[in-house]
Amino acid sequence: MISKKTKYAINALVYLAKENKGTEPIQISKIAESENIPRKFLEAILLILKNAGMLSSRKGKTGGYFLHKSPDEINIADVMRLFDGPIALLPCVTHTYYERCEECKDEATCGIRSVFADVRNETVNTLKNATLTEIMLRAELMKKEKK
Amino acid sequence: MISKKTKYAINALVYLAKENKGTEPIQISKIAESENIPRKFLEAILLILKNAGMLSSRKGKTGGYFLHKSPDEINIADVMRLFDGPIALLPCVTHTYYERCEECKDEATCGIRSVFADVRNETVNTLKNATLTEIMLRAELMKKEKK
DNA sequence: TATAATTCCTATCGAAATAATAGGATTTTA
DNA sequence: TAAAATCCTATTATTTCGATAGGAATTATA
Repeated sequence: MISKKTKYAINALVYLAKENKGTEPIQISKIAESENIPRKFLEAILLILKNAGMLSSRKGKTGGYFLHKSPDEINIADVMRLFDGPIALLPCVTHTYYERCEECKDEATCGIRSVFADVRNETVNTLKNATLTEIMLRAELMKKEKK
Repeated sequence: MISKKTKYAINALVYLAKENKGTEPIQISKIAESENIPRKFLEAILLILKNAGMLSSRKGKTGGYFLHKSPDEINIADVMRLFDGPIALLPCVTHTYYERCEECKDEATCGIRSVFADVRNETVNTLKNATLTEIMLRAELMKKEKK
């Protein structure tokens, strides 16, 4: 399971991608209210997204947040890694957070590792393609189907 | 990341599938030593695998554990669910452990949910096919390649 | 029948992670 | 200068994880 931080972060990002037509920043409180996220918790989350270069902010009165990158450059894989660390299910199959399994005898011929490497590749692939644009597109399609 | 319980469980199962040629049970201590798993911790794990119907045991002197099912009927998906719960990354896309996301507005048209449903399907598919037989086969193939 | 060796079972513990809040410093507009 | 926003650090409560302790029950065998 992904953490609530990651889930809230994705929801906030999608919200900003949808609402932020002009360049006027949107306040934390507004996002929190609309997306049902605890105000103070969201504050911390947005700050992390900003420091990671996904969001920008304006301080002071009339301040708020807005996307720093284009919506098709922000994807779920990067957001997950930012808050939850590695996407892989075993430490020995992550690329950026690699760590050997202490109990393992021979990594190069481990059948278990081989399976989890496949899972990792599939998952990262799907999540890399899941940009904010893609997420909004999927939602649109489902709304049309519904009618 | 999967828990150490799941990782140890898979290792123990593969070990039993490989070593248990006759019907003589294998003792906890032997498995623990061979697979570098803390003895007492493994004890608890094997008990759970037994109660789930994957292992059988003989008590008392000359007692120990052995596979209850055939190695191609035991897969990683089931082991993971047993120890770590749902495989899905969002509560709203699991089949057996379904739970609504509190903060969600409309599940039926949620683009985020749609992405994580894809991930779930891919992962479950791969892990269901990852039986003990499959894992041993992969290891064999890699050993041959190495030469 | 006693003993040794094993699984079975419950309780407990410390450390880490998670979800969230508190409180104030800083910045900016008006 | 006041109001309203982000920025930043610390703290807390709860849950989960990894592991151990200690003994009860069971069984082969000397």
